[in-house]
Parts: sequence; structure tokens; C-alpha cells
Amino acid sequence: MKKDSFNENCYALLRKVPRGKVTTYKAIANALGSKAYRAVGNAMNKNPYAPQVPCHRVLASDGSLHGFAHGLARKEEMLKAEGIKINNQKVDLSIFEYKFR
DNA sequence: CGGTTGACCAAGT
DNA sequence: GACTTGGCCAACC
Repeated sequence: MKKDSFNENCYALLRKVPRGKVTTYKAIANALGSKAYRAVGNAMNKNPYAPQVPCHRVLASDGSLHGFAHGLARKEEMLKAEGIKINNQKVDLSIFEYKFR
């Protein structure tokens, strides 16, 4: 019943992201064939799939941590725990950005 | 159905 | 480098 196909797609892609890697809102929207960067963020904020979907692996297009439902500090810690290095609240997308193939 | 908001992005000032 | 504007899409009121 494709109803929340958009959200479902976002979560599905996010789930595909391996541990120790991150992605961007733009990449997700682009993979979905849309430009709804904002809608992706909105979906994450509601995140009905809370522990299932690693929303903390989603960063802004320039690697910034923007917001997080549990607090940016939490997101930062989780990413660090996964082996991702954070630099002044930013991540090296050139290294940690996961591309949906 | 219209207006507002939001974990955005890019370009312009 | 900081702020503003326009654009995009979904969810909420």
C-alpha cells in the first residue's frame, strides 16, 4: 500500500548504511529520485522506526551534524563509537560518506 | 485546502 | 564569514 513510500524508502536506505559510515539527506533524497532534503529530515524526526533506523548516521551535505531528536551530543557520541571521527562538529564525507549503489 | 514549520541546499548579498 | 532569498517536499494545524 504505498502510502508512506517516501518515508519507507528513506528508512530502507538508511538501514542499508553499514556501521562506521554515514550518509547525507541529499544523498537519500537523490537516491529516492527526489529533492526532498527537508522531507527526509522531517521523516527522521518522526522516525517511527526509532531503533531500527540509524538516523544518527545521516548528516548534512557538508558533513555537519545539524539536529538530532536525542540531541547532537548523543549523535556525535554514537558516530564516534562507530569509528567515525568528528572534527568541529563535522565529518569527512570524503571518507565516511556511504554511497547508495 | 491553505499556511506554517522543519534534523536542507545552493546561490546571492 | 554571516545573513537572506528562493526552491524543494512532507507533515501538521
